[in-house]
Order: sequence, then C-alpha cells, then structure tokens
Amino acid sequence: MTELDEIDRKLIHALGRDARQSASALGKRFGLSQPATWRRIKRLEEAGVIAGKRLRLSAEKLGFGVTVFLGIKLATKGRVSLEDFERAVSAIPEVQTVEHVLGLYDYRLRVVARDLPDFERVLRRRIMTLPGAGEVEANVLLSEERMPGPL
Amino acid sequence: MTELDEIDRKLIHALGRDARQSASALGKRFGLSQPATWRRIKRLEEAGVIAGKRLRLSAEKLGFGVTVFLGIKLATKGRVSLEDFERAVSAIPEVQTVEHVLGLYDYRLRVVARDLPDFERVLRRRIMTLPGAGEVEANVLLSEERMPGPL
DNA sequence: CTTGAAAAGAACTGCCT
DNA sequence: AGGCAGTTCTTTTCAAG
Repeated sequence: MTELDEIDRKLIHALGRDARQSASALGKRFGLSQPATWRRIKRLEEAGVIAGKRLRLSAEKLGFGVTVFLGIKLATKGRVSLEDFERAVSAIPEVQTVEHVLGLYDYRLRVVARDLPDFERVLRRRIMTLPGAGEVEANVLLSEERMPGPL
Repeated sequence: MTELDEIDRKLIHALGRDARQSASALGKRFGLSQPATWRRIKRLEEAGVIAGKRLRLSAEKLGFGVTVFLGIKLATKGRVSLEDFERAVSAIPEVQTVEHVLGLYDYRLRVVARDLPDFERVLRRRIMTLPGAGEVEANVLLSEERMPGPL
C-alpha cells in the first residue's frame, strides 16, 4: 500500500476517467505546475499504483455482439488440474478474462462471440471440452457500467 | 461494425497491451511510416473502435486487498425496480462495475474492500439493503488474468 | 501509400526556493 | 515538497511524390 494525499487521489480519479489528459491540463485544474503534476504521476507509476495504460475497445464495433460470463465448477480440483485448466483456457481466443475465485464456482470467464450461434460453437467445442470442467453456468451481458469509485 | 485489415488488428493488439507506445515506434514494428500509423489510429478512434484510454490501477497498492464478485437476483423485477436498483447501487463507492445480465442472476457486481471485515460492512450495510435485492451469491477473487484476445 | 518538414504541445531535466 | 526555464520527444498538420 502507498501513502496518497488529496491531490494524488484527484489525479488518479481524473486519469481513471480519461488517461489522455496532459500533466499541464491536470495541473491547472488542481493548482499545480506542469512539472509538479508530472512528478506526482511519475511517482505513482514507479510505486506501482498506476500499473499502465490500456485501450478501451468497443466490442460491438469490432463485431462482437455477445458477451457472456461463465461460472465454472471443476470436477477434479488437484493442483495439476488447476494448471491444466488454466493453460487450456488461456488458449481460447474468445476468452477475455480468467478469474480464479473462491465460492460457488472455481473460475469465472468473460467470453466474447460474434453472435449467439457463434457463442454456442465456442461453448460446445471449446468450453465444454476443457480438462476438468464440471458445472458451467452462463450469464449473458445486457449492459455494463464502470463506476468512478476508489480505483 | 468496422472493417479492419491485418495492420489495424496488430495496432489494436499492440496498443491493448500498452497504450503508451508512440505512432512512430508502432510504425517501425509493422512497416509503416509515422504519419500512416497515426492516421490509422486516428481513424480507429473516430470509428469508435478505440473508445479511449484508461489507467490500469493496482487495487492492492491502493489498499484494497479484497475483490468480490456478487451475483444478485432481484426479488421484484419491474421496470421501476431495475432503475431503483441501478441508482442505489451506483451510489456505493466500493462497487466498481455493475453488469445487467440475463441468466441465473439479474446483476453482477464487482466490489472492492480493504479487507474481509471491511467487505462484511459493505455487504451488510450497503448491498443487503439495496431496494429489490433478493438472493446474493459471492465469489472472492484469488487471481485474475486478462488475455490478449480479439479485443 | 510514402518521405520530409514544420509547428504545437507534452514529456522530461536541472536548478532554485 | 513546489516553481521556473529550458531541452527533447511526440503529436499533429501540411506539402509533394
């Protein structure tokens, strides 16, 4: 954990909304000079608080109209089977995120597909054949909103 | 949907990993000049394929050691109750994302907390009191990996 | 599409309070 | 810590092939 003051939090919050803002523009808004603002951002990057910058991509514009969340319960949970499962699931291009979780399910996957027939193909030929996959539960994404919360 | 050639996909893929790369550096890697590369990126932004740039923040470094996924089933599902629920859930700072989904649950939330006692506080005082919230299922995040997939 | 150039702005550095 | 001044790099636009 890192010590942050008010200005650091404001900077993180502002950059979280749009990472393309310049240090000088942010400095004006928060009453700092350009180098001072830049040094703060640099310090946050070096401390690992800011781990990088990523693109926000539109799944629809890329032709992926369907996003499905899968909850997966493994049939056999040895150490080997976890690694086997993770290696196999990492090879599926339609899988965007793999989350190892504790609870009703063992893994949660975010999967994209062009449409529902395409998703059925992914599900039958890729997901259902994963080594160790037991119960699979699906939720189709209708809409999503990210909040300007603490992170 | 937008028409993309091989180079567009390579650019999106490369920028998806690290959005801080310059147009000239990307151009060298893919055999394009700096202005040509820049025009392609600009075109992708104007087409909405690239929707923006966001910070990747470290939850741990910010003092949030616990991430929990909640699946929520509404008790009463009228149009009014959906909007009530969404408005109320949007006011909880610990909620990072709200996903309206189709399936076993109605909403999926990504929630962060400093630790498990802090999460219990959020769950009891914030989540359980949400208007219309019925069944709540929780999965604690152990580890997460984002893939270099199609998006 | 390319190269080359020029102007604007953002990122970075050193020095000083 | 912060500000100021200056340098370097990227971005952005333009002309011409």
